[in-house]
Amino acid sequence: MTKAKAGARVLYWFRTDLRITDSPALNAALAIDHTAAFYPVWCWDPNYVYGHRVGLNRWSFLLESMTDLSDQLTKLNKKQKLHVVRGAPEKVLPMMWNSWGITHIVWEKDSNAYAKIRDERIKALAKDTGVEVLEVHGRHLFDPTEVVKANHNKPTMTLHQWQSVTGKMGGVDQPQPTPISLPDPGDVKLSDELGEERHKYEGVDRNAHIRTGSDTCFDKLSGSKGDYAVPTIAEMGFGQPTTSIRGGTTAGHEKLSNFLSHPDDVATFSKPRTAPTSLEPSTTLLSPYIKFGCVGVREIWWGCKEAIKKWDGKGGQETKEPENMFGQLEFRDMYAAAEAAEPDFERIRGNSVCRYIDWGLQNQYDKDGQEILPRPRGGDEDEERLAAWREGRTGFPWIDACMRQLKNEGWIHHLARHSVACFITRGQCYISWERGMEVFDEWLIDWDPASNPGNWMWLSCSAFFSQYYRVYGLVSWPQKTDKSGALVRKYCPELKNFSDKYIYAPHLAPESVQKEAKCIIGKDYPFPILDEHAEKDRCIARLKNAFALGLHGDAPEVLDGTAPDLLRKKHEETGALDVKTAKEMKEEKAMKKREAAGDSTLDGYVKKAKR
DNA sequence: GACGAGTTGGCACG
DNA sequence: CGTGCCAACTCGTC
Repeated sequence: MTKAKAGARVLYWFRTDLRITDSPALNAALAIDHTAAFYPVWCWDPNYVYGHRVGLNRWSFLLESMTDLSDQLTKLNKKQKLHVVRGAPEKVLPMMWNSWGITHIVWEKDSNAYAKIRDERIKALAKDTGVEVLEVHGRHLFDPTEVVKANHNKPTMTLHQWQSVTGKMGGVDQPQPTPISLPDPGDVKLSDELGEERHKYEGVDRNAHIRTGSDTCFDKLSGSKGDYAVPTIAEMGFGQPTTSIRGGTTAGHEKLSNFLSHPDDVATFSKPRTAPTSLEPSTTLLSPYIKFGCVGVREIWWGCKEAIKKWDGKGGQETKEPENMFGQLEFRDMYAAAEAAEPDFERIRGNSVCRYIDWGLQNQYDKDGQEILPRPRGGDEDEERLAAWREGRTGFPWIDACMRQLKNEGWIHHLARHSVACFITRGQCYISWERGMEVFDEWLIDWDPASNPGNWMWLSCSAFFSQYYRVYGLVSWPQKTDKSGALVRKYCPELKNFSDKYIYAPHLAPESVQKEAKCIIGKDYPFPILDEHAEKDRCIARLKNAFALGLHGDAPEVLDGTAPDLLRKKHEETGALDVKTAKEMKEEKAMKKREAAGDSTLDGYVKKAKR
């Protein structure tokens, strides 16, 4: 095929931006002069579909979002749609360039480590072919790579730091105008140069467990009907999703405008004061739409600003950063700018921002630094704890309800994420955040490669946060916002007959009460897998040692594999691994107190003098 | 070097 | 229901 002699032929590559609103990249593509053909394209990569363990709820949200986007494109031009080409981008993009005489390819910039490598490869291929690349930032409030540059090539590690760096970069841009028309696509036939080779994926099918039928999605580059239609979940051989969350830019904009139509809610939004126990989400639930780019961040930012301007001042005090809506978006940006500076952000080893802690079940590496896969089994106790956590059968109703909600809905409240993440890492189980992160990656619809590892490091006190002695109680924490245990009653129905007194700790109920509730602990619902308070104290003692050792993921001792032994020695010296029962510890504490009280003179005087 | 702040802790005490 | 302590982190500011 020959290239068009005159007129631009533009390929717009959708990836992180399933919308037509507030899109700097799409507008840049449409601003190219003398466009003779315009191709909106999605590359449906079998390597991704087979190689990444992703739950049904996220697959379905993505497909719905693609379908909705395609409809939006068709509304702008009846001849247009989202062209879903079934193949890896580095294979099918050059085919499109050649077959369709493409002169320009445009995409929204993605600063994620994996995406950066992929996009550099595409840029090199484009250069070889003579296709001009336009990479336009639009996914965040500020371009993370620019923030990193302005921060002396260092990751942003606190919100204040991010705020002070971006404070010198001008304000947040206004939302982009929505296009009112699209040029026609040209001929869409593809020369099938890849032949039979194109569908082969040599690795392991990581989604085999959710495949209920055969996968016909990749049989033809242009789909089964040859029309580049968005794949159906059945075509991928997958079953039906369980979530009630619907994908798409239309649904996302509905959520946003509903929220913005209550200016008092916008003005007084305070994340820490929203309830993780609420049956109906107590937050905006915009995150899945932000993740897939169904809604633009500038629309949210300026939408909130406008709403607050209209606010009559009633319904409470206006909240400030970081707990207000702007703070939430800023945190997302902070994580993105941290991730953009650290290629090993999703693991411990090599990760300069991540403190080294000798968690159980962390990634294992061979002498050459290659991750050993499949991962060797760890200690039976660790494996069993991880499995129980994942499957929502820890014997702690609050944790189990959250994990079951996560699997079922693909979403749990931010503070519920805190609670379950703290439990599996630094709170009680002392299991690597890498394992927890994987489960979130599989089940959360809104899983984001910067925010999620970032938050896992936060909660595990590996980075961003360090007050490891602040541990979420498994009973006391949910009781703060809901004494009645509504979420437990919904997701752990076997416990629903227990009174409020025992709903978060049914194992404390006398046998007669268990019988009356028709739920025997240890039979109908598991006995707790561990002693909450004893394990908490062991964790704190080990965290203390890890902090004293002061190693990070990029330390030589971590890279050469000697760090775990160094820490184990420290634990042995300090008795950090001793298992003490809660009863013993209570007695010990009481004794200390008696001693302190008996020591009548010095301490008392000092304390009084200080006051 | 001290001090206060940091998106969101638990617990005893009054 | 508010206050202060628990045992103590990092970071920026003074």
